[in-house]
Amino acid sequence: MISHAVEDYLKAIYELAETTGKVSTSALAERLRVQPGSVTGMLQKLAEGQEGQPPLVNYERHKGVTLTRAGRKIALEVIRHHRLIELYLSTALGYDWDQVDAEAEKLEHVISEEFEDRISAMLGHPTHDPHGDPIPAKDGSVSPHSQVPLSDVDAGQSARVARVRDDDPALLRYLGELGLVPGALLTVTDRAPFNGPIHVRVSGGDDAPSHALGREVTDKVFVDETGS
Amino acid sequence: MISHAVEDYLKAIYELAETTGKVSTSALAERLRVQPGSVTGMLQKLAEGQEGQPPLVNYERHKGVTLTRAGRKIALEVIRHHRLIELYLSTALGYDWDQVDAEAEKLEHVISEEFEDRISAMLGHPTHDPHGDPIPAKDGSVSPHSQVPLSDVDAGQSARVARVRDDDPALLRYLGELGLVPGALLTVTDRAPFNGPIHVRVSGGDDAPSHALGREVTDKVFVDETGS
DNA sequence: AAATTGTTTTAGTCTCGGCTAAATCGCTCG
DNA sequence: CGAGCGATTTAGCCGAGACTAAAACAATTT
Ligand SMILES: [Mn+2]
Ligand SMILES: [Mn+2]
Ligand SMILES: [Mn+2]
Ligand SMILES: [Mn+2]
Repeated sequence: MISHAVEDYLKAIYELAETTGKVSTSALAERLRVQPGSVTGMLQKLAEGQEGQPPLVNYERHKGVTLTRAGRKIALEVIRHHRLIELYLSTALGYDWDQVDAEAEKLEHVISEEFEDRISAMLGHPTHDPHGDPIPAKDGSVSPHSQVPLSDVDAGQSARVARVRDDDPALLRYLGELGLVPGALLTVTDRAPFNGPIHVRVSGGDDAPSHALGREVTDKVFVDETGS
Repeated sequence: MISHAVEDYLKAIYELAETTGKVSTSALAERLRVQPGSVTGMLQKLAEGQEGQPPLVNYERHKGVTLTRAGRKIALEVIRHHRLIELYLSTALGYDWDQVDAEAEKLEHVISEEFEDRISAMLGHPTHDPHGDPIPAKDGSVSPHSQVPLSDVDAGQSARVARVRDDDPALLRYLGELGLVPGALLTVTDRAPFNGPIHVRVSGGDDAPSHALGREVTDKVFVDETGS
């Protein structure tokens, strides 16, 4: 049986690899809020593989860690749980989108296949969570993460919000107020020089107000460009 | 922080006390599927009380265990979670009533106050779970368990099903097929002598078929008598 | 090339909650 | 009353998964 702790390690490795490429001991330690020594210990165990079971990670001292096929399978199952639960909480139970992550973090480890299937069906087998992250399918396929940050959109361009980083509830509340949620249309009306604020008008008519957003915000909003 | 294990011990003590009066080490061991020695160890710890916190049980070697006020409070919170979740799963997600217990057993330990409040509101602040067990209120009040077993109903009497023991999925499925669910009206049409089977007609018209039920079944169905 | 610095690993310890096997307790029955 | 027996407790152990402090390593800077 796979413990909650192991599930969280595998998920963290997957997600760090996806956003940062390399996965270091210290990055894992920080994300899991655990001391580096604890991470090393766990990685050694995961790389060993439980009696009979295949190892869950590839690990060589001082060289970072990657998931094996078996490890990735588990990571994707947990992530599927997490994102389905997030969407369910927000859709079916009326949670705010900045509160779903904490709850999903615990529920993801305990729900049954049955529960997973029922909420997935109830939601119409959705493909994306409330923050725009793709929900892995049961067969392990995942649609690609949207990669273009709002920071890279030129003045005059229009784009559709595809995804926002979901790790900061305060930021999520702010984005929610602005209407910068996945699916929203926006136009970059102006860009101040020297990496200054980016002015963005959110959907609605041309008379909608435009907001000046700092780098810290625009780095965490990802869009699909839709032309000028 | 209170661990899942401790929550399960407190819940088990509460429920055993409710149905059996006395709570012995071996009864706990059996119910929690753990060796007696493990139970003794845990009871000693619970009776100690964590640094600063009050003890959760009263325990004297060889004399059984009871909950303290603090212990009962926690037990009731967990039971409230359990029963709300059971009802939610069956009402909102379409679970069969024989499958809700296993899922609730895990979810009860991880849901937040927020989750509890939302599902309670969504269900209209219900007072009973799908098996007829009372859902403790947030203030810790619990309506009394229905105590009259169907085994004790005389021939000719009518009664309403109030509660069924929820620990055996196979029995639950059988009762479900018969329509012997909380709220159902029944009439005992006949009782065979020498503790023989009890013949029961379930609600509907007088032409509804009557079923012969053995002791094992009638001991696990509790009713409110409604006269002849 | 050596020294410094930051990262990672090792070594040793702790708590939790199980386990088994052996001792002890308390009760009943001859 | 004492033997026997079932229930309970003790004693010693284990694995998970954390922690701290010290050692080792890798990457940089001098
Ligand atoms: Mn988690
Ligand atoms: Mn998310
Ligand atoms: Mn439980
Ligand atoms: Mn129940």
